[in-house]
Amino acid sequence: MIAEVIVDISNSDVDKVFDYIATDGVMPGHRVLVPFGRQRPEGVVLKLKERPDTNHTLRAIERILDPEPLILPEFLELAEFMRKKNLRYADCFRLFMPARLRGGSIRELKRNYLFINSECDFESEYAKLSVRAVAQRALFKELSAGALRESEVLERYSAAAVKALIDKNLIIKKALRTLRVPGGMNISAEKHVLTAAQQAVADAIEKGNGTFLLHGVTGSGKTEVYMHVIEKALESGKTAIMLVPEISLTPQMLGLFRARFGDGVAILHSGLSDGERTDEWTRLRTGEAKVALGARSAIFAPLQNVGAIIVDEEHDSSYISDSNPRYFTSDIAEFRAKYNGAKLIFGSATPSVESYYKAVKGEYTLLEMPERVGNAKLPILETVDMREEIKSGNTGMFSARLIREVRSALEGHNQVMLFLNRRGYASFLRCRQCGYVPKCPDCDVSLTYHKEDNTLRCHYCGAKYRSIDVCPICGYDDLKEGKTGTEKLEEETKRLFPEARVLRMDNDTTRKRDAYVDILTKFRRREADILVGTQMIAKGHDFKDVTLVGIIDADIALYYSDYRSAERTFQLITQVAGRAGRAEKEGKVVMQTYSPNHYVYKYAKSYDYKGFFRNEIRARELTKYPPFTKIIRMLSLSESERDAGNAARGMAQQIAAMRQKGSPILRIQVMQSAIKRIRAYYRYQVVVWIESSGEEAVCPALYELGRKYSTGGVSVFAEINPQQML
DNA sequence: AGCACGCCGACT
DNA sequence: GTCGGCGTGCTC
Repeated sequence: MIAEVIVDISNSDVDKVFDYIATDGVMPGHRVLVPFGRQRPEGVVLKLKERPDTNHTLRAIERILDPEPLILPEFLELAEFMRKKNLRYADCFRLFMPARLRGGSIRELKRNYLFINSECDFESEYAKLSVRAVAQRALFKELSAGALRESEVLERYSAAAVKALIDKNLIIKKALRTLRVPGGMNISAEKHVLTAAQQAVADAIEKGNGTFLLHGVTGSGKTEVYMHVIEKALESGKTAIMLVPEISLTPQMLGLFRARFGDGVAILHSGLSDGERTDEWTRLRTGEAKVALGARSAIFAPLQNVGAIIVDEEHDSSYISDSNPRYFTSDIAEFRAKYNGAKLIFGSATPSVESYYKAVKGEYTLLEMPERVGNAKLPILETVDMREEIKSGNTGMFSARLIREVRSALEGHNQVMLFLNRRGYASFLRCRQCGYVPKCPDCDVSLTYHKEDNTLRCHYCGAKYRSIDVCPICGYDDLKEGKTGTEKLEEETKRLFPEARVLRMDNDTTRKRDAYVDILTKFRRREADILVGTQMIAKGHDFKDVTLVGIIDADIALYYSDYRSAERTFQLITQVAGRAGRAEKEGKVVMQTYSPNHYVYKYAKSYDYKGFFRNEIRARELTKYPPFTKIIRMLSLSESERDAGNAARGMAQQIAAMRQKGSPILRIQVMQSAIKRIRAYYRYQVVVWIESSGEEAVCPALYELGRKYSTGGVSVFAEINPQQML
């Protein structure tokens, strides 16, 4: 017997089938060890056949790695499907199983933790510690609240203090694999009765078939519907997959599912340790767990007989992987739903234009939940024309209106969220005399000023430089600050509302693991009155005391001239607005904008998704953008500007040449990318518009072309419907 | 990914 | 005269 094997090497040169002599018992889906040149990598058996289709002298499979095949037949087919979408076999199989299962390449992440000795009584031991041992007392007390990483402790305490406590046997040092999984909050498992609206939707899903788009406003109780659908699937002996954006995997969500499905639910997300992930994966594969709950990658849950796949907040960008193996979760979900005959449900308060268009076209069944549960009202949205503010002499970032609203919210002992999608203090510095602007030496962007640590940082390559007080060119000491970021917003907020406690959440305050959860927990516990932040604060969290949301600069996404910018803005506003007035309290949203007449605001204000959609879809049709076309972007990178440009121009010519009559190719454009250089690599791109039905006919050739041009210092990356065109 | 083969600059 | 740079090509 001959076995077709895919070796676990991610390289386009070896991204193909290799034939081996099959040893006894080899089956498709088995992980095997094979001789390959002078290495012996792992591989996966695709299928068995009688004769090889090569003249090569064949070598034999060396060893079968698991008693039974770990890769289900569905996934062997899925790999073929994904390969057509420009993914390599090896990358597919890496997505299909936890890293730990692949041979010893993964180092175990062990870290030392300090624990309080559980055998000692904190109060009495604490009292015994010498009053002069200040550090020991403080550390001991801190550890009594919970274990900490040794490295973290050593940043603040001396090694001597740690050692003293260990010697006294009051604390213990232990190596742990990684952090524990958040167990999820204890939420009672009481069976919820669906509201009439929820029931109607649930019935429609049960009776219907295929793919559904559930359009339900924030707070309409979509989660209840999902759980109901999952229950139905389980009742009929099937399994289910529930996807949420990474950020929404909060302890509450976990708690909710644990309470409802107990051990039957397995969790898959990036916060798990390798061991934990492998365990959860195995529980799914063996059928011990029948519900997979997780972020993007959970779509690859090794479940059989899947009855329902749910993608919550389907418009969320986290469903499209941004790096290495690029895939669309919805593609995979559609494949798996079709393969299993499962019901596929996409849910959102602001569906992506592409999905809603499919629903309008009848490709998806459209289901709607236009009302919040329990008569809760949607917050009132108000726009403030910032041009008027400037005219009346207010050049600050807070409009008079917003200041009033914040005051009144604080006076009513309510909480406030202020949203600004820009990190740092100022987007750039500029010398008022000679006009010099500090730029990143490796990227074609200006550096962002961070006041906190007095640095200038590049938000594209991450480089950090000491900030400047005087212009290094002309020596003038007056530097103008560019657009305001969250750091300055925090500062301003504290200045304007000195009595309020302010927290900030953005990439910079959440660098440490768990910082993100810590900030939200503090805010939830009302340890702060105002939460300032970026995109991060917009998603999924319910704070019952938040009555006011301020959007400082609603236009940011509109500045990017990108066909999706209006859509993104609408989604963002709706989402941010959803944070206000979740419970009994009525909410209000103040949107500050410089372009109040943009149609996005008109529709967002009245929660008119349909109106927005009608407008947007017309624009897309006129301008020939998705969903009416598909856009393939071929990015050419090189340290040599000439090489990058030549490759792009060369590819464009080739594409033009293969465009014969009847070709789905509509338009070809070569240009320098919006950001000309990142990390010292020059960026040129070929953008190809094709008819939306033309993907299979055109894309493989384009991918191939990209590979051909990836040589001699040039790398080409082809991408379909890119999220951003930077 | 490794590893070998192969053709042009500064060294014992 | 050689050692060695890493560009190109191959692995069933």
